[in-house]
Amino acid sequence: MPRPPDDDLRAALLDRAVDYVCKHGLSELSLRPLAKALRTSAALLHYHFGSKDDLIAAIIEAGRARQVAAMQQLELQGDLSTAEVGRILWRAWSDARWEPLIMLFFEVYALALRDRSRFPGFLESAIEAWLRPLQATLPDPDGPRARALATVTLDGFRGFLLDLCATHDRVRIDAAVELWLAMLEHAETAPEMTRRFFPDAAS
Amino acid sequence: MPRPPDDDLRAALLDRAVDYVCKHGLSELSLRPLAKALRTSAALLHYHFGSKDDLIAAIIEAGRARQVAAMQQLELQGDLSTAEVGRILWRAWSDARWEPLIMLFFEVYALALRDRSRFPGFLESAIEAWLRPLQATLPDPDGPRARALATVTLDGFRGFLLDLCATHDRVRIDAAVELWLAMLEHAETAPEMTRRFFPDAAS
DNA sequence: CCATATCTTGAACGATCGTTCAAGATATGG
DNA sequence: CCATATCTTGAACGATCGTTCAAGATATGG
Repeated sequence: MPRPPDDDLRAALLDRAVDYVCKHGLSELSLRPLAKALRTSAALLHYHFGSKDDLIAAIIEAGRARQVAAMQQLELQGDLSTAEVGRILWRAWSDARWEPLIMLFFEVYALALRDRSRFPGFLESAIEAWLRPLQATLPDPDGPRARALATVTLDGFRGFLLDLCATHDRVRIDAAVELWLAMLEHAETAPEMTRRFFPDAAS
Repeated sequence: MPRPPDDDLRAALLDRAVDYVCKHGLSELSLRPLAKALRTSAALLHYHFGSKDDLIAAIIEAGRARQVAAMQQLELQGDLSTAEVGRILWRAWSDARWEPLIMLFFEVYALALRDRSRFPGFLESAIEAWLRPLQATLPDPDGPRARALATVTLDGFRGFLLDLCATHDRVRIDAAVELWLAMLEHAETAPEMTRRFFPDAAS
């Protein structure tokens, strides 16, 4: 006989909260301005999400889910070289519409470096969850050579994104990415270079 | 006849404030706990530094000065390849004692992405002030090829540092850096690869 | 020693913070 | 329509924030 629960209310609220935090940042987030932007009250946020920390955890998880969803849109199957994977990733994530989410990622990353317990598992996942799929596209995915190539790909990628967010100098950074991809391409097709460092790695 | 000003008081206070912020972070900085750690009062911080924003600006500038001082200790003169420069930089900055300052850098970087006016010129300087010296070590320093190589060096470098701060997986990242340096080495000694992208660049 | 500018303190200011709570609005099964 | 669980609100809580201010401690030139 009671009013039935409406789960869409919380989901819709969370979705708009993610947009707000992508736009305004996390470190200076305050519940009252957030609630006002969402045309609701701070008390309602507590009702639906619990404490502020719980809300932040939900927002970050939702942001991560958006990233995963966007990744699944990409077609990364088949025999792709590291350079080809890198090019696809760069084309996708350097798009301006992802910039707010990328900024949120870096902001949480920096905050998590200070206090890991505030964002349990975030840093570990931020590295390992990307490293593993990158390794999977390489020959001998569990070898040290694949792990090193994946690390170069991921970390270079992150560095370029940091640069792009700060300068928006797309011409310079695109040129650097292309050069970097050519370097990756050569490292893969000239295994004697990588074998210099990983004599044990199967080719 | 009055008591003479003692500039060392402010300088000593600032130096310890930088240590405190390196350790505890900037985004949750509060004047009272900071003052307590410095065995003084919040009012004294206002007396010496003005507003909290002015204090933060002074702390960040002092942190930047530490980086510059550390860079000047490095011997980066002479004919060094990009890979050699990269190796020297990595050996120096991946040292654990710089980690707090590196974390502060990334924290300010992320905060500045949200609100550039809070840290005027920080992002521009964070890129350009490093890009220019890197270009200077290359042939045809003002050409697009040098700029692309410098960008690959700087951005890769930042990505590796982000990774290292999060995982402390020195074995994996050191291996990746070595592979990456070999790639840079090859890109420099095989200019036909870079010339593919920069046909106008003088060699 | 004394005048005086510098340094330092503790208390207090209003503002904003996350959170709680009582009260009411809302919507549906019976 | 009615009972009732869900949803929402506005006010209020104590805590903490940056900042101000009056008062006193400190140290040196004269």
